[in-house]
Amino acid sequence: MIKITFPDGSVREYGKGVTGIEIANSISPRLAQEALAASVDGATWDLTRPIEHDAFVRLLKWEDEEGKHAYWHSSAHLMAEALQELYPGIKFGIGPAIENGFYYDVDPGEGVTIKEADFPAIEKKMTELIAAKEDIVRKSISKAGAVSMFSGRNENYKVELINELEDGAITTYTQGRFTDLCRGPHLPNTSYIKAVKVLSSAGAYWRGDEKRPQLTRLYGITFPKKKMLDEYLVMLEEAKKRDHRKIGKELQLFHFSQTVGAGLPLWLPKGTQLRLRLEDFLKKIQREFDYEQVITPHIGHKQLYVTSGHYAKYGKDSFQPIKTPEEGEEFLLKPMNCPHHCEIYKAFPRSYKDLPLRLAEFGTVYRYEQSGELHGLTRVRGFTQDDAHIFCTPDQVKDEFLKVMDIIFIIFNALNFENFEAQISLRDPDDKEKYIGSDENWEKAEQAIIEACEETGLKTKVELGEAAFYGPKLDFMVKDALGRRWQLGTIQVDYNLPERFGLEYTGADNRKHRPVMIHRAPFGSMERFVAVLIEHTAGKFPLWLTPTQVAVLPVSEKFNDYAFGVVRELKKFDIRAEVDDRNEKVGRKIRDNELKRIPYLLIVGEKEMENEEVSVRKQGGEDKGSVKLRTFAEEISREVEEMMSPEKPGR
RNA sequence: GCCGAAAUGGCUCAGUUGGUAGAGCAAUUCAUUCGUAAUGAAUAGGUCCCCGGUUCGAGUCCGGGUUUCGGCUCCA
Repeated sequence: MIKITFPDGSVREYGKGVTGIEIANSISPRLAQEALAASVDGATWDLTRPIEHDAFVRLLKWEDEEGKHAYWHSSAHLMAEALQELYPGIKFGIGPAIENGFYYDVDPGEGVTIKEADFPAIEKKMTELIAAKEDIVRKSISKAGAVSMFSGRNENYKVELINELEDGAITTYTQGRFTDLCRGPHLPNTSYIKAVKVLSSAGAYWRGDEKRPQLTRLYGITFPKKKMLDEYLVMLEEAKKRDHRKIGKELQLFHFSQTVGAGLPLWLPKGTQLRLRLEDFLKKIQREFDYEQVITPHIGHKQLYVTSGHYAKYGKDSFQPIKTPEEGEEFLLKPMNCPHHCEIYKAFPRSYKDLPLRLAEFGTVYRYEQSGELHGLTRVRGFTQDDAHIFCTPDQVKDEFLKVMDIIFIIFNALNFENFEAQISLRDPDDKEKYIGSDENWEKAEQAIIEACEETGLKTKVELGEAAFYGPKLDFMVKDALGRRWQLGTIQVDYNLPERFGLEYTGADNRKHRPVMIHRAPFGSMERFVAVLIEHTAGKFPLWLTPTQVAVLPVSEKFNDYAFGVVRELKKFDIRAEVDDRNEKVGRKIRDNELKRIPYLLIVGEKEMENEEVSVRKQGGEDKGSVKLRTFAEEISREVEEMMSPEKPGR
């Protein structure tokens, strides 16, 4: 007999070799029905895998990440099995569960493509295999056995994976005629899967290496209930309505012209108002934090970037140099502002008394992004960074770093960005060649970031190998409507550029010292920030009114009644829509059909309506309470004041 | 850059086996001045992304390019 301990602390005895599903059955039939996998001493196991000794066991259900993970992983196998039936000779790469669903990378063979039109057939086959209720069977296999099994089937991708595994730790899972190299865990059989959907296909390089063959990646999702799948698909549709590209078009915030060029956004009047509000917001905060605003040109001599090291690193993959017609001098469109700011630093001899020197600029930069990478406002070729460079003494680094974090927290608070993730990006310790600068400086910089994060209690994720080539960084990531992560705020410690530019200050000891540089951009770029802001706030109510008389009222279906009510009240104040009316009028009254059709509404109104209390009514006239039309400026002032007041720390 | 999909009036989309383009909304004009999820009538608006090719004839078929979308790779 063995002792099984449960999460509630209770202990039960079972025969040696008892399985998760047997344990579940012994507790309740309902649990047995809902259990998907078992957590055994912290590791996730198949429900059918025998437990041989005393263990702590937790039964995992759909609600548990690990349970869902096993479910989707098995679903990936199910899809693979279906593909094997439909495409004889198909070869498999890897097929993991992901945040929402799963994918499988496959090589269908020369000349064969799997297209969207083929998805229904795949789904149908998957459904058949579900109906067959095939057991999913785990088996340990020797490395030699695994190699011979998969090479016999010409599964070169699998063989490559096996060769990297240790003998003795290799398992396969078999269902029906399909056997996959897999660590598991998996569901007991295919019938657990109730609703399937193949979502999309895409090319994906084998092992993420663009020099290796490209496989077809099929994305799918499954659920234990049909209704859950339907809800998921509806949710996806809803999310698409919040897409900043859609809203940006509807609200006339920005525009892309094929003639101007891919990835080069045109900011329309309304979008510009929105952006300028955000810029003013940050400028105001920066004044409080003793930043100084500077302006630098959009191009710089090639030598500037040779000095900075950027030319050697990115020269080939950038917009190519512009030449002067007479002298043949080469200039680059600036891909970043730091070298210019370094030259500003160098303009005068600096004393330790001048530090920290904080130079800020809304600097527009141009980067040649791969054509397939462009994406709305979130990934463009010309964008404006809310950039600043802080030059300080090594002793001041941590304190300055903390102050920058304060600024980022103020912004995220003001705009209700709650679900951000913070990522510390460090150097890859195994590939130091990729980075420039001394080991000592890298370690100092990495330490400063880690300590600063610990001091603020910020929850961070550490990623090795994600650092910039010149230094480690702390990035703030926010998800868009469809759950894709975008980097917004960034803080980067740099010991390298000061070295390359020979930056100096005279210390209290009357000797020359090297300053440390901190790059920071709380928004990241105005383009990306506005994009994410739109997606983040769309559908919530109320959003804001600004002193420049711009109101963005999100009107999702869910809030339709509210917004409609508010807009009707606002009409009393002669709110006007369409500033760009051709008849020189500032605008005209909003008409009902405009309100009804567009899901979001940007209104330009009279200044008097600021701070006005308006009642929000449901359509039938039922009172839903009142909403104060807050001005954005007031909100900002309040935030800044609160942050600056001694009794209330900013974070 | 790579794999796949797409591109038709300002917007959202129809367009059947190749036979010289349609709708709804928006716009404009007139009437209406409250109509609380579409006030009425009329008008105007399109090199069917671009360049070639096949054909008597191409929005439709073929080739090349551009842009966009979903991913991959990349992201100073």
